[in-house]
Amino acid sequence: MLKEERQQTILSEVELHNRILLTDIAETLDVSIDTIRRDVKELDLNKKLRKVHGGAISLGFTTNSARNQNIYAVDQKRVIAQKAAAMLKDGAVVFIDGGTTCLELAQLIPENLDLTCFTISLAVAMELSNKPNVTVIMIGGQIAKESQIAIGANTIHNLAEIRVDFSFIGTGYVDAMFGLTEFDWDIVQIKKAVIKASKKTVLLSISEKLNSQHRYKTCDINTINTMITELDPNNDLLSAFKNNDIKIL
Amino acid sequence: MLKEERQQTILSEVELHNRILLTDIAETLDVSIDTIRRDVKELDLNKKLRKVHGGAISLGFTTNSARNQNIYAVDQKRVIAQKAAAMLKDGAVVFIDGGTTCLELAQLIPENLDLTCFTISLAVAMELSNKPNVTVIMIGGQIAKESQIAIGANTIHNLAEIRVDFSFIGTGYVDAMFGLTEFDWDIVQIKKAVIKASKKTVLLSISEKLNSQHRYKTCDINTINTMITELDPNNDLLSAFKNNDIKIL
DNA sequence: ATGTAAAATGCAAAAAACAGCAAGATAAAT
DNA sequence: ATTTATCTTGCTGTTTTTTGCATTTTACAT
Repeated sequence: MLKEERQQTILSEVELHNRILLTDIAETLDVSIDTIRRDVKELDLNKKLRKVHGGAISLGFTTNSARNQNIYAVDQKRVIAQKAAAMLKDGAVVFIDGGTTCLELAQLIPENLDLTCFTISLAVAMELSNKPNVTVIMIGGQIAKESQIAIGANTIHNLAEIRVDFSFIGTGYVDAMFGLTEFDWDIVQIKKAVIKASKKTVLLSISEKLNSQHRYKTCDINTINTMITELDPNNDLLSAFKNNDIKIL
Repeated sequence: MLKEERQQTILSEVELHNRILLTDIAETLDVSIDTIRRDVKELDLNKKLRKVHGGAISLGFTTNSARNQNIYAVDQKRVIAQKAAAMLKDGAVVFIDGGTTCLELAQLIPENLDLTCFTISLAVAMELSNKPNVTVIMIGGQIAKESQIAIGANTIHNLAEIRVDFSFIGTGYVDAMFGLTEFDWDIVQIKKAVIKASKKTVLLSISEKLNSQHRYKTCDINTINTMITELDPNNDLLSAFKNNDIKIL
C-alpha cells in the first residue's frame, strides 16, 4: 500500500467520523502504529487534520464549537488601557465608558487602588465589582442590546447629577478636523452628557479609528483633554492632533 | 474516547447549559471525576470556560460574577424558574430581582416573548439583553460587590418612580410566621421599594429556605401574592403557608 | 464551629509519543 | 550490474502523557 493512498484513507476516515484512533487505523490498514503516527504527523503539518494524543480530529469539528469571542485588536487596546490606568490615582472619581478598550481598562485597574467609578456598561460594572477597593456605581437606564450599555433619557438625566474628575470614553470615529463622531444618535447624547459631567475627558482610541468620521457629532477634538492611542505620542499619525490643546499619550 | 474529544464535549455542554457539574459530566462520559477535573482545569487555563467550585460556567454567560459561582441547587431553581416563566404574558412589565433563581428565570424567558423588564442585577440585565424582544431597564445605583446588584438610596429613589405588573423576587429567609427576612439591612430596603413598586409580588424560593429567618424583616408573608417553590403545591411543607392569601405554585 | 463535598497531591499502571537504528525498497548515477 | 543516496517502514528502549485511586487539604453551606 502506498503512503499517499494510506494518508488519503486516514483523511477520509477522519472526515467521516470526525475523529479516529491511531490504533484503530493501524489495525485496519495493517501497518505499524509508528507508520500511522508519522502519517498523521505529516497530515497535521499540512493542516489537513489535527493530531491529538492517541488519535486525530477533523479540523471542522474543532473550530465550530469553540465560540471565539475574541476582541478585535486586543493587543493595541491593552496598550491603551495600560496608559490610561497609569493616570489613575488613589481617591479619584472617574467615569468609564462601555466598549472593549474601556473594558480592558477596567480589568487593568490595580487591586489596591482606591477609586470611585461610574459606568453605563454592564460589563465594566461587573469587572469593577471584582476590585475590592473600587466603589462602583452603575448609571441605570434602558440597556442597548448590542453594546450592553445604558442609554436613553433616564441615563442622561442620571449623568447630569454627577461630576467626575476624569472620564475615559471611547468613540466610533475620530478626526482632527471633524472631532468625535458616531453612527448612532443615542450614543452621541450619552457621550455629550458624560463629557459635561467630567472635569477632564480622556479619549481612548485605537489608531485605526484616526481620520475617520460619521454622521453624528459628539464634540470637537479640542473638547478632549487627553487622547490615548496605542502609538508612540511622536508618531506621524498623531501630528494632526498636536496643534490642538490635547495631551497625547 | 480521546481527551480532546472529551474536552470538546465538555465545552459544548457548558455552552449549551451555561453551567455544568463535574460529577454529571463524569458520569455522562463514564470517566473518573479526577479526569474531568483535570480537563476543566486545562480548559479554564486556556480560557475556554471558567472553573468554579463543583463545576464550570460558560465565559459568554457572564465574564465574572460572584453569584454565578454558586451553582448550588440548580435543578430546583430551574424548576422554580420554569413555573415563574409560565406566568409571563406578552406586553407585561415586570421586575426581576438578583439571585440565582431569578437569573435562571431570565434565561428561561422565551425568545418570542414581548416584555419590559426592570432589574437591579447586572447579571440579569446581561442575560436579558440577549433576548431580542425584551426591553431591559437597569435600575442604577452603587453596585454591591458580592451580589452584583444595585443598592443604596439612589436605587431606591429610582425604584420609587416605576410601577410594574409583577415583580419576581428572591429572599434570604422565609417563614410562615415571620415573613421574609434578610441578613442585610440594605437589601431589605431595596426589596421594600420593589414590593412598593409592584402590583403583584411573586416570591421565588427553594424549599430549603422555608421556615428560616434572620435579623431584618422585608415584609409579612401575606404581602406576597404568589409563592413559587420547586415542590408540588400540595406538599406538606407548604401547608403552613396555605392559610394566608397566597397563591402557591 | 461543624460536617460534607470538592480540590489538590502523590503515586502507579497503562498507553502513547519519541528518538534512534536497521532492513528493505526505490531510483538515480556510475 | 553495482553502487550510492534517499525514503519508507518496523522494531527497540526510553520518555512523556494520561488516567484512576488513595490520601490530605481546602472550601463551602448550614
